[in-house]
Amino acid sequence: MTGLREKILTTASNLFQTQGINSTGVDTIVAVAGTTKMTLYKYFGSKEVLILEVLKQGHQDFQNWLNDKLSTNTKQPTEKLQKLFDYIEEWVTSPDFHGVGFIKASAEFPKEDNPVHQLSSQQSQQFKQYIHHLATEANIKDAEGLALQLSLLFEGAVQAEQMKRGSGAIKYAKTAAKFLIDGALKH
Amino acid sequence: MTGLREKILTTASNLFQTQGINSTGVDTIVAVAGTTKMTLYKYFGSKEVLILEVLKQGHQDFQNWLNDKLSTNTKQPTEKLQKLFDYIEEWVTSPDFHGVGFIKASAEFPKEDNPVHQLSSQQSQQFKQYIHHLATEANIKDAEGLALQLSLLFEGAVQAEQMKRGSGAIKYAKTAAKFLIDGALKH
DNA sequence: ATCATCCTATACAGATTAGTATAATCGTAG
DNA sequence: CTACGATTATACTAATCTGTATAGGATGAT
Repeated sequence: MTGLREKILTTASNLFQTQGINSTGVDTIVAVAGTTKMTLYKYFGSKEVLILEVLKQGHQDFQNWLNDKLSTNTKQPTEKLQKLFDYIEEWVTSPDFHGVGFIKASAEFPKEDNPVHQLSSQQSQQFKQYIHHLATEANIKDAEGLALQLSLLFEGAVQAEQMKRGSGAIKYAKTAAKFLIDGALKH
Repeated sequence: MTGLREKILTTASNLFQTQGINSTGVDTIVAVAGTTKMTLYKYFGSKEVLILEVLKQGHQDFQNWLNDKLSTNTKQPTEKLQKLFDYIEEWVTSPDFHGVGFIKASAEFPKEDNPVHQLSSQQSQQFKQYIHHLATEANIKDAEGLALQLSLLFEGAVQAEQMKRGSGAIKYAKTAAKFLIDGALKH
């Protein structure tokens, strides 16, 4: 028993990433996961609930992984900030990287009153605040500005990497990030 | 007579931007445009053709507008590069800004063999090469690297601006871009 | 063995979608 | 006036999708 609920979650996550969310039917998910619709709707009351759960899981996985890396491998606040994009690169280029959910989700659900859009927007802001937190601890003057700039680079790079895998976008985003961070540290 | 074909094109462009491409039915488009499906299918053989045509139109409009601004208001190559994001900000914050098509399209059509994905990927690369061209004329050493970084900032900022209108993402992308450009000019 | 629980298998309802067929209507040129 | 091209109006097909209903297995505990 590997847990049917989790199996459905990871299968849906992979399919959403590779085929798109709206283009992935429930029938396809259960077929690939090796189960039936009845069990899917038992664990997740609707497709929308499943989408939200996939987003939550993916975001939590990333946040946990990143936070773990930063808290165990670095000590000083400025070092955390400087190594942030090293770990992001490690995450994005890892073979089991399955994309950043909230970027794709916000594009597929653009209406602001949509729950999926709201969650992805919230997750995007949460990640930005995480960088903001790192920047303030590193005594950056305009911490909010730097956080926004770095999150722009992050989202742009992930977008580019999704559009063409192995494009090396992350590498250049990393050098740009270091440059921006070093510049902000001097003030 | 305002031209039915154009009316359908702009209507579809707006709806795709605000509601998403896959979530916008052909019936909705013709209802808003004030025509019928028969005329739509007369001008555009299929919904996919319409999507492609909307993408082409939007990309061409942007490229023409930007190129015009740069060629009339600036003369020196380095000045063009430095004012690039000023004009991008002007474009993005203009009231009739209807998004950057290829960013949303590539998210909604992730399969690489899909014609819509291929066109949007091609347009993204075309924009990057345009910046590359500006950078080489300004005698930037690593012109390709800078072009990639600036396009990352551009796509990230547009993405953020789409996610939350008036977020000011463009403003911070602009300062980051100027910083990166100035840094690259010193070598 | 029996019973309950979890899962499967399959069929179906109801809604939505892209695309087509057909007939009616309008404006305009000759 | 007539004839023609363009557009409308409407109904339809065929496919697809979410969600449900119903019946049948499998397994494990008591």
